[in-house]
Amino acid sequence: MSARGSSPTIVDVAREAGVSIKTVSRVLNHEPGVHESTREQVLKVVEALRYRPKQSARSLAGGRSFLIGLLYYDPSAIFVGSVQQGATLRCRELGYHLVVESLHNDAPDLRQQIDRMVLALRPDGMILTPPLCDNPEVLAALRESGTPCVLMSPERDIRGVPSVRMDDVHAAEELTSLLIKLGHERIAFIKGPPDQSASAARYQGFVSAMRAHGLEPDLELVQPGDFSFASGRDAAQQLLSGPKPPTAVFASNDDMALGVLAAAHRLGLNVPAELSVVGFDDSPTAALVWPPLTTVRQPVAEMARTAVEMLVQGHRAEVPADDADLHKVLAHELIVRDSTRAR
Amino acid sequence: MSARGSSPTIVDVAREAGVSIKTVSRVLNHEPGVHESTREQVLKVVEALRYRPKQSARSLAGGRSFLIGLLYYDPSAIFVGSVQQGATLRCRELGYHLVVESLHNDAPDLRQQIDRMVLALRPDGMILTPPLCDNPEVLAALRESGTPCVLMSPERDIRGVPSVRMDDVHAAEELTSLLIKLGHERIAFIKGPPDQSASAARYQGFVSAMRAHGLEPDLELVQPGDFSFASGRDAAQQLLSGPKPPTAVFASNDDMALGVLAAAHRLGLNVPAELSVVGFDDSPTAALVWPPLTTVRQPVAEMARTAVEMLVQGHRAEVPADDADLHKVLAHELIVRDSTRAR
DNA sequence: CTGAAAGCGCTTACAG
DNA sequence: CTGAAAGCGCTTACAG
Repeated sequence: MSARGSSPTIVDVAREAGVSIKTVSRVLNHEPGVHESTREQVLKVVEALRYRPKQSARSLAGGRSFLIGLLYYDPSAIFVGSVQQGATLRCRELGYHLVVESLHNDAPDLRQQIDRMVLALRPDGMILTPPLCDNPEVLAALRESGTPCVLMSPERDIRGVPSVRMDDVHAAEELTSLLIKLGHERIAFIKGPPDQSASAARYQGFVSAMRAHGLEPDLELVQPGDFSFASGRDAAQQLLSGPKPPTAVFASNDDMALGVLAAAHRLGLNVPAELSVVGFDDSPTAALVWPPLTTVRQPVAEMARTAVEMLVQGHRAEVPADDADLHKVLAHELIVRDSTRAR
Repeated sequence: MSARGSSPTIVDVAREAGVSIKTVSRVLNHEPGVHESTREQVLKVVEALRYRPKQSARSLAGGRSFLIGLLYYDPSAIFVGSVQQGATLRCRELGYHLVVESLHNDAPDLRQQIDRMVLALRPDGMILTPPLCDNPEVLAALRESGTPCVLMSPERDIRGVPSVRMDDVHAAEELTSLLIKLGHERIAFIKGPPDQSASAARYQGFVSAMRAHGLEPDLELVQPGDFSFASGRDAAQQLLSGPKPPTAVFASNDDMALGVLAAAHRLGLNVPAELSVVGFDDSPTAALVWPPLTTVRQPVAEMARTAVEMLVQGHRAEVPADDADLHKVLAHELIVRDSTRAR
């Protein structure tokens, strides 16, 4: 009876419950205007038969696929785990499913790959993570196909295109204030790559917190970086072997902070006794190194949940949301571990 | 024309090409018995109209969903990135799509969650990663629904159920041989948790390589662990503060190896000058710590590709494959970095 | 080598 | 509050 291909259909349920298939459909889709006793009777049969409507049939007839797409390009795979955790959970609660596609941001046939997915599957919405959410080609392909999108942490918001993000400026301010409260004044900063807006935002937060505490950032202690381990290590090497080394280093992301740790180690500097280090992102590695990194956790899973909700609700919305509701900012979390200490 | 809902159907293609929809269907599905010129004509129109058959219609009519499911429970998210990279790529090449679901291995409603996915989506196959691929409840639910599965790195192979894995014993032998060739003889080993078969396999490889080189493992240098950072750190603390400390430590996975690094650091031991350390897995972190870890890379993406292939080909197979073909073993890769040195 | 018909399992509009 | 009919866009048998 549970063999492949012989599962019950809506007709079976209708017959068993003594109603029409339309009424079964109404109950399953939570449509109003069904007598309570009828609803209960139908639900009972649905349960007994373990009936589940088939996505392909619903999709073909109703024009909704109950599929949410997730497009990503994440070689380091730091982001994608949490994104999916949040997205699949929320999808499940809402009766949707998540289809993922790993793309190369600079693939020559990117357009066709997206078309293939969109035209074949007709997902009801698409979640885009960096750097794909900032790729004009990707955005154009999706817009032309009429697929609703939500951008996760895009470089900058686009008018009319929903997005969800955290507040990098504010988080950087908090991290900086933490160091200042620990007594640090000579705080070095290692920047991210200039083509990513998070880099500027984090730097801005650093500067503003310094000034709020009456400190002027020493430009000699501000080094460029590119979010890689190596760039963090090299910047720290430079910083720490200078004449007036900093007592704390703010690296714009965890990978660079790990580089700082490596450089300090090589120079025989004890962290956190002689040098405090903070990162940004709360990467899986951040908790595993010695000492564990003080950092900021992006609410990645929550952002993904929110993205799913926006997509599903957007479908139902009569009136398009105004631009303020379109761009959501979620709360981050300061993670204080052992790489920071009072001086 | 590319607005939502107005995309071309098979009828449009047939009309434009001057053939029946059945012929269009034949061309699209690579069925034999179509005149070459007819085929070309149809393909030309398909291209011109940017036509893509709708998954929901194909699925409803044909009984195949062109969907492959991926069930995983991976809190550390180390595995899932590579799995998806490999799986989505191969799916794309074969005209399939990947639907993922993040499950809790011990969720009370695990059965219902799986049923929901299977009955709604009817995936043509399912990929299971550890620890779900070893969960009897999961396996039973899938078997009853008649969904073909491939297990990735299961504890042990199950007769008749396809699987794909690497050779842990052999990899551990290679790692051990590497240390021995570097001149190490007092090699410590930190085991994994006894309930995971990889633990036993890696230990077995260690012992067999030692003996192959005429060395008998010193049981005082064999410590229990549970694959966590903390257990590796504690085991190393024990090992390294003993009267006759080892000159090398083989940790059964990278997380524990990172723990060893932390312990060594704390004790003021220089790695690799005074102590060589090897891990297992080539986790993202392994390359980012100082010194970068010598380890073994599991061919995760390749295993995922293979799993997709087995699922898709299984569908086509006339005769069920014999048990040898059902259980594939893929080649691993030794990654030699800076945490190992000749003594 | 090609096509006309039936049907997959639902939802949509339309009635009552 | 409930139902009979049509149709979504394909593939499967079945013919010729």
